[in-house]
Amino acid sequence: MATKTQRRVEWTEAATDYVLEHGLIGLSLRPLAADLGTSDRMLLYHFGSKDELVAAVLRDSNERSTDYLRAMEPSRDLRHAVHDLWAAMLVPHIDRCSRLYVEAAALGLLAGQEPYASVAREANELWTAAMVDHLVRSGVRRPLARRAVRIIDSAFMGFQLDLPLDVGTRDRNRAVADLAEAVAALA
Amino acid sequence: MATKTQRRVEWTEAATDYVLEHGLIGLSLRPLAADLGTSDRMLLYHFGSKDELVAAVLRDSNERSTDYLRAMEPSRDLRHAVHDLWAAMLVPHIDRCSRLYVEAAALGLLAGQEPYASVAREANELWTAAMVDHLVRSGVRRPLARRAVRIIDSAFMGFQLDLPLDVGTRDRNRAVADLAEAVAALA
DNA sequence: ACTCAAATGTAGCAACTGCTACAGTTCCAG
DNA sequence: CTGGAACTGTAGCAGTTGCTACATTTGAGT
Repeated sequence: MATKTQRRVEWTEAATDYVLEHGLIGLSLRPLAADLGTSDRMLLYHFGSKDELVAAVLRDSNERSTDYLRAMEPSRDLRHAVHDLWAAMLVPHIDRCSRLYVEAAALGLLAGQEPYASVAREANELWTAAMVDHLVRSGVRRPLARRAVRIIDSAFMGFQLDLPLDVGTRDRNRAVADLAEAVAALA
Repeated sequence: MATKTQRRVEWTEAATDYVLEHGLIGLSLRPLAADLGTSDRMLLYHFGSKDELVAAVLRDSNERSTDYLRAMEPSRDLRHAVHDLWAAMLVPHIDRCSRLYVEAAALGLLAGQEPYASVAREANELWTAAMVDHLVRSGVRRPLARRAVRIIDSAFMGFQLDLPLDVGTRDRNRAVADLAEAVAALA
């Protein structure tokens, strides 16, 4: 059931939209199927299992966010890149992708559940690679870019988790600016 | 059922141990009760609902980790504090507490489920306050400490999520050192 | 010894989960 | 026209979930 039929591709995209909106943790096949205008029976027929469906959704979501990064204009320098990358994390539709990654990481990496763990590993590599490439395109040398991304990406995860904590926007912007300054100091 | 009976206190501690080991996301009353040598019926009798039990567990876990921070010796300076705080995050028993926080944040802040959201807010305030105090005790001026903690705590969340990703220990130590250097540059 | 409330055990409900057996239906190749 | 594979609808299974009704035991205060 690993074949990529037409229907499977359509349903993967639609399911990704649904999961980005409703979250991964409480995901259930029947409500999802209803939203897609089909039945849980058909989802399982075309995807084989819930796990395969989830894996397809996570890959699709990750692809969307990395595609966005790769389409970005280069930034002026490392410091500006931090601001630009954080702005990307707040773009509607894209912000949901990184939130979904955090959910998958919590399920897979902390709780050790498959297929979340494997897909989260894969997603993390592609995502950080895309960030590194953006820094390189922005004139940062690759070894430094790699070190910077470790910190930037980690801090962004934390910012993402804190976002609904309604820390004021001013404080958050201050934190992003501090992060940019701090990372720039690595050079 | 908000009273703190003796049994409730004992079970809260034991339940915290259990949750720290088995995770929050798939938590179910019956296995937990079996582990405590009782029944789901009794847990609900003494706690009122699963949500109240979870809230008690999260508060207990958070108390353990902040207690640890408050008992730490002051660090030499901001740079050393970053290393010392990260070392605290890796201490057995304490590392589980921050992992549990990430799970609660994923459930509450991203998925918007109560009581996780409220308790995560509360936990985050107490935890960051404890970190700020440690920096102040280490000779950092409070306004700078607050700014630094925003970045340190966020980056730690990301490190924590990436831990099971088996990035080499060398790379992780490098990232912590970079973070320390970067944050020190804020001064 | 008696009372009454707190505590506990037993059994089960209603809802939900992923998944599957079975019975078709559709549709193209021969 | 026909055989067979791909597809779909119906119904249901076996398991789990939080929670509760009801009956019973326990134990301290009078």
